[in-house]
Amino acid sequence: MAPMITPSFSLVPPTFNIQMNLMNPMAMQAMTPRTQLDANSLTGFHTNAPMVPFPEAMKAKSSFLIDTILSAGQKNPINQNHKKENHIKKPLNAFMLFLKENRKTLIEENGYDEMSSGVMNKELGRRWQKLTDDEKQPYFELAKIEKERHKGKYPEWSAKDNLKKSKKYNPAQKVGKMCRAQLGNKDRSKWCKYCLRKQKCILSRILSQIAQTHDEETASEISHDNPESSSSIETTPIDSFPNQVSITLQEQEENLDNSEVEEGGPKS
DNA sequence: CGCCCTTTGAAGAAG
DNA sequence: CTTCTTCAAAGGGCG
Repeated sequence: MAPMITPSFSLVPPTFNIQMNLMNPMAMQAMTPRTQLDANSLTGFHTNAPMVPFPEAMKAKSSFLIDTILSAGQKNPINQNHKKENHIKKPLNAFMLFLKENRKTLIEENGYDEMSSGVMNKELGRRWQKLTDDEKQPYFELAKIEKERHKGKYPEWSAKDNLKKSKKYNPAQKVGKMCRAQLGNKDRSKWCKYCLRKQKCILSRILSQIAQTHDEETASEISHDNPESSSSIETTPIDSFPNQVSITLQEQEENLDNSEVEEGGPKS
């Protein structure tokens, strides 16, 4: 059953109606200002906008288009007076443009007008995933153009400017404290031997081992139909796990060391 | 008032 | 190169 584009929600946004392929001149209709398109799309009547070759025309019109899309929402992309002064926001990516463009459409649908943004974004995320690459293409093109505009307007700006200074980036904070990630080069002497060898950290190995054990247990659960065996592993929060591991790090390392020796030889 | 939630993608950090 | 985090939008909810 091929999923058809239903009247209830057009996968093709008002701004990009008709043809999604930007290399197609028909797509130039997509560059028609949204106010006109909205009215047209609601009545099923499409714009009579003249066809102009792409991408030159698109670039020419893109500025207006982006402005229209961006102004569709309440917030101004370039800081206005909310939050810090001089805060230059990131340019919108393709999905964000899609969100902005389709949120209104979704609100107009019954059932979505009372939903929270979180729920709406979930739905729009699902619909985004259903789009084909060709259908997403206009949004990527727009995002690219907006990025260029942004760069032209704020040549000195970098995404890192918007990173919170208070929050320090720590790649291990969610996964758990890996030796190298946690201790850094200063405490190299405290690294596990795997980190010293620039190999996968001991913690990763333990996690993999447990995941494997879990898979085996799950398999045996199915065969034995024993609900109680489900377990400590499944109910153990992944975030708290690294702490438990770290306590027995030495012990685990030794165990793994032994098993590694076994692995080294021809495994049965 | 400001953060959270919820989505995807871009960019940057760190190993 | 890989993996991970943060931030873009929106607006109701909550402390």
